[in-house]
Amino acid sequence: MQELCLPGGLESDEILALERLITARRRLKKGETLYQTRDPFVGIFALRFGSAKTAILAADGHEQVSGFHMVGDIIGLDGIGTGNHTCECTALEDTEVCLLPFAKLEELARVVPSLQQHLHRVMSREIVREHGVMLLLGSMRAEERLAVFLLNLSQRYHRRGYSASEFNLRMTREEIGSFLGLKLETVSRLFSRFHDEGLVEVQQRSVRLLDLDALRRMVNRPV
Amino acid sequence: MQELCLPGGLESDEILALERLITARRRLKKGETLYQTRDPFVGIFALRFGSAKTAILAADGHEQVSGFHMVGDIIGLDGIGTGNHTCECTALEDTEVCLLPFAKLEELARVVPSLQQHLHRVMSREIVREHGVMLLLGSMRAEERLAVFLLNLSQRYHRRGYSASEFNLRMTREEIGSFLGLKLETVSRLFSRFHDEGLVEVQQRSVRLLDLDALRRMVNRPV
DNA sequence: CGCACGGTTGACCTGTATCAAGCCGGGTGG
DNA sequence: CCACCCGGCTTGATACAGGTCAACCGTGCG
Repeated sequence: MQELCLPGGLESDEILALERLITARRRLKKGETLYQTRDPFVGIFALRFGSAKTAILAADGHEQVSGFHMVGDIIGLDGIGTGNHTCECTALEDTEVCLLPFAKLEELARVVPSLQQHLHRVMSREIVREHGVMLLLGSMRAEERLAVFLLNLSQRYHRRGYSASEFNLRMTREEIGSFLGLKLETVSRLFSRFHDEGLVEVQQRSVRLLDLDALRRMVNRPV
Repeated sequence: MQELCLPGGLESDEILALERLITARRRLKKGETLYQTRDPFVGIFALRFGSAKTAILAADGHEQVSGFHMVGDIIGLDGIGTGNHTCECTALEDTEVCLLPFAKLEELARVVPSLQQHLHRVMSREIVREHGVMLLLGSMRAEERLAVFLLNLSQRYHRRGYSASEFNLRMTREEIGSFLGLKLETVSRLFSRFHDEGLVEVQQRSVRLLDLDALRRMVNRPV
């Protein structure tokens, strides 16, 4: 958590100051929303355990998943700009977050340069993450998208100390599809095809990646 | 410029302090790059005049345009997270930018809360902008994408005091296509179709939006 | 135990890509 | 100053990836 969450190169007393900021912890049951579009922005959230998705609401009412979040992730940066959230965040399972009131965080960041830097890095990394999604949505074929998705999950689980090749999906095929700009049927078919090709074993939500290199090659396909 | 660029609600002496930060102005000829992927990050840029595109380099070498930028826009936020730029920025015409060294900017932000806030808002807005692009790429059809693109340009020109309905494109069909996740032929066909439908007049790079409302309706299509 | 939701699979359709040919206009060199 | 050339654009014919519609299955929750 300390690695992934806001702190990073902070002195222990600085971490303490940061922890004192945490005014509220909030537990969410599966399906509950942490915030919705247009909710007033009060602060950013650090995900303590569980997982969540964020989704953008289109003008026509349908929603597009913009990200999946797991422990250590920072959520809610979208609200800073306007003072209102521009997307919604929903728990994918029982989840706990803690609230970091943003005004206080800014105050602390003014006195603790390393915290200031860390905050900026977190925001910048979110921008870069989204660049990656744009690349995925803008120029990859369906199979590449799913490969990227699986490799990304693998990496993130691995960094958190879990297996890089075996994990349980917390989201439905439809949510995966929404995130990847595909329909759930396409996602399902791709899972089946990857299975036939010996790349993965999939049993509903449980996934086992049998050939990470093949998945990687699929993504780096030379033109 | 003062409206759009970093300052905003700053006292005049604070703006002065900010201007003192500007260590370098840089002029770019059409086609020159401001920075490239993996270039070390030194600071963010404010675009003084002209226009630019940013593009992400895919593993296979091809590039995807991630944004078009015009006067007042802040460029280069992607480099903060890792200390290196993760995309490249290229001038679309003769362009001038000024460099705001990031370390100094952070320093100043620690003493000038309004500047700190402004910086955070700028970064957050970039995140929100990218959400919009994700929605576009992930769930809109080609005609909707082009409509969004035109409406967005219209709005941005308008805010800068130019006509909302008449402007010159600074980018090629191919660059538009890359940004919208379409091929240049599709973009070209759509322009022709919009023309036939009386929505726009297009003469190469010069665009006239004849029916903004129709374009808006196209985007808000009810399901 | 049963029902409802999530997932799979098949048949068919369509929007966009691909390939290909030709056009237009602006900049360059003779 | 004109002609040529080349990059950018348009348009047509055809291909195909992924969407749509529909039927069925399986499994885990109430």
